[in-house]
Amino acid sequence: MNFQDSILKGIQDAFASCFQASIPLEQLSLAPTKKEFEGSYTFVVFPFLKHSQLSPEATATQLGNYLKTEVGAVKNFNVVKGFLNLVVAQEEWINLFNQVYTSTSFGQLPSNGQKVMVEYSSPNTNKPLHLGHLRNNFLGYAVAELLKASGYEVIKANLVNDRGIHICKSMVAYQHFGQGETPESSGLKGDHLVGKYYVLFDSHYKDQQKGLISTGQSEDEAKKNAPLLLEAQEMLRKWEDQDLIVLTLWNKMNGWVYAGFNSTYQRMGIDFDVTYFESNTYLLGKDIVEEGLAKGVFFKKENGAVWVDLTEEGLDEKLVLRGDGTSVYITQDMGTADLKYQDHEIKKSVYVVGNEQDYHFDILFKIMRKLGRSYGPGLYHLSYGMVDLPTGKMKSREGMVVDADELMEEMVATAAHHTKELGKIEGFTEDQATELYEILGLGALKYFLLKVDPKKRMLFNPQESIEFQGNTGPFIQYSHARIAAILRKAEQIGVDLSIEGFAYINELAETEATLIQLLNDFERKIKLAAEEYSPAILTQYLFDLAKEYNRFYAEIPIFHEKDQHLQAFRVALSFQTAKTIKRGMSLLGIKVPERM
RNA sequence: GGCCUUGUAGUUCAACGGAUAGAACAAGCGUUUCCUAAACGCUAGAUCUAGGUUCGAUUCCUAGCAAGGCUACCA
Repeated sequence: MNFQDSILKGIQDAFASCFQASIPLEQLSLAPTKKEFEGSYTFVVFPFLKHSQLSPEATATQLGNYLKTEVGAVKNFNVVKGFLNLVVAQEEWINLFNQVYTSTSFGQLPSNGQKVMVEYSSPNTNKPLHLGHLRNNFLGYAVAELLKASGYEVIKANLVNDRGIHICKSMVAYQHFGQGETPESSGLKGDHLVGKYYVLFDSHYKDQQKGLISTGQSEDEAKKNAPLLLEAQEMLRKWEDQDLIVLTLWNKMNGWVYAGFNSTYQRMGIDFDVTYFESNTYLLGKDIVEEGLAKGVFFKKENGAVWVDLTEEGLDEKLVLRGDGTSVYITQDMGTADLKYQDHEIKKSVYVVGNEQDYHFDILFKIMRKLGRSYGPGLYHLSYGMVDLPTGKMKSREGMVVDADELMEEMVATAAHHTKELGKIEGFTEDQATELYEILGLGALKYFLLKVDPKKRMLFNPQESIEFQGNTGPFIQYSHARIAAILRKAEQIGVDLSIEGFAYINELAETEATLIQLLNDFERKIKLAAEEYSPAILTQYLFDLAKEYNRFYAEIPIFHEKDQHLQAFRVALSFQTAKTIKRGMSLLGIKVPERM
């Protein structure tokens, strides 16, 4: 129990002693004191005035007096209106630091014995990954790591959308215009090669539409009757009939795409424990339709189509199986939900999918809950906003995207440029420099995409390149590198970092106390970020921590400090900060360098 | 039309219903004889509108305005 808890307990006792009121502990909470006021923690008394029957000031003063005499950690207090600001005794800060510093499990909460699956990435195999996917992938990875750190057993899953009309479009275009082109012959990455034909399909398809419209067809008719589209539809039918020629082409082109995806994933630094393919799962779910009919959750219309009525839940009626007995999107999603559970007995299932599918998942989850699935309450759609360009929404079909591979390449090149300009690569080998650029470029990119609340849509302006200063990945990486330099020197001159000496310290600067307060907050932030599925909470925290450390770095001497204990303490404080930054950044999938 | 999401400094983002709404970038000024100036300090600048609930509203409720999304027997 640290002193924050003992202060809360003290407040509870104070209410009992001063006002004969018993207040549950969970109703009491402390906030960090604002910078302008003296103190470290603030208790807001307004909500409790009914217990004291006194003015806010008088209530706060009585509580403060009680705490000052009865609770050792509270050294002093002041009252501003209804705000009770508490000044914490110095030795308490040292004690708290020692606790954090000596903890062996810092940054990893104890296991809660629950399994959760995080499904993310889930690409289409007809086109390369773009900026939107980057947000998805980084978000999914970070959330999975956060859940792990907060005590879950996590299974990362990728559901690859490898079949359907969109893949057939690329295939048809390839048959017409490909002339046997391969990744090897063209020098293109496999996913880019296939994506090229997807774009090609669309432009020829549009030309055909124009041609038909000029012969007098309406726009809708032209869309339906264009020969290329008919061909793609025919190809999908053949695929479903296991036509050998179609399957061979499909396998060949998908193979190219997977090779391309794998290298992209590797560079992104993300991974999966399991991969599901829609070509294996798209027929699932029909038995659930039967089950739903038997349970009265679904109903049949005259033509045999099966529907679910969600009007009581505030939604519409929704089709779950076509009249001809074939599946729709949600049919296979129901099946896949069960499959995930059968494979892994998960308690929770997180879907990292863009917010344009909010309605779809709302329906899916309501259905699975109505069907009484044990994992029903644990279904969660991590809905994130699209990444928009200044020109509007990205459209892969028209080739209007920020390509993931290109963007990563650009970020690394920019990092290299900055680093050289600052003259920071003295003593680096070629390989070390290359590795550093990679760490910095990707760090900047990941941080940029993760620092925004997931559910908000964000704007990406390619002209205004991602920053390396201020609230950025490199800023935090830089703070780490600075500390690493201090630690190297401390080791060189043999600073004793054991905690015994810290007890002799009798002056603590404000920035040092604030740092301890922040370091102590780390695990609470991990827990919060995991509960909210929001890596942005962690980026915000890490920025605050790095910021505070840099203030400390500028204000407080370390190796000029003559008091050995104090010097050792400051090195230890730096060490703990570096450790926290490194661990926190790794939860976001971001590496930190020892030098930069 | 119906439903969902989002509106905060010039820009990008913060703020369990709490104090004088915080940062960063951009602008202006200053700081390199301990450890890395990709840093630190200082100055200026914002809650879409109108009501309501509350001791207290950026936050909750209602209406409006604006942006985006969904509303296929497509996936």
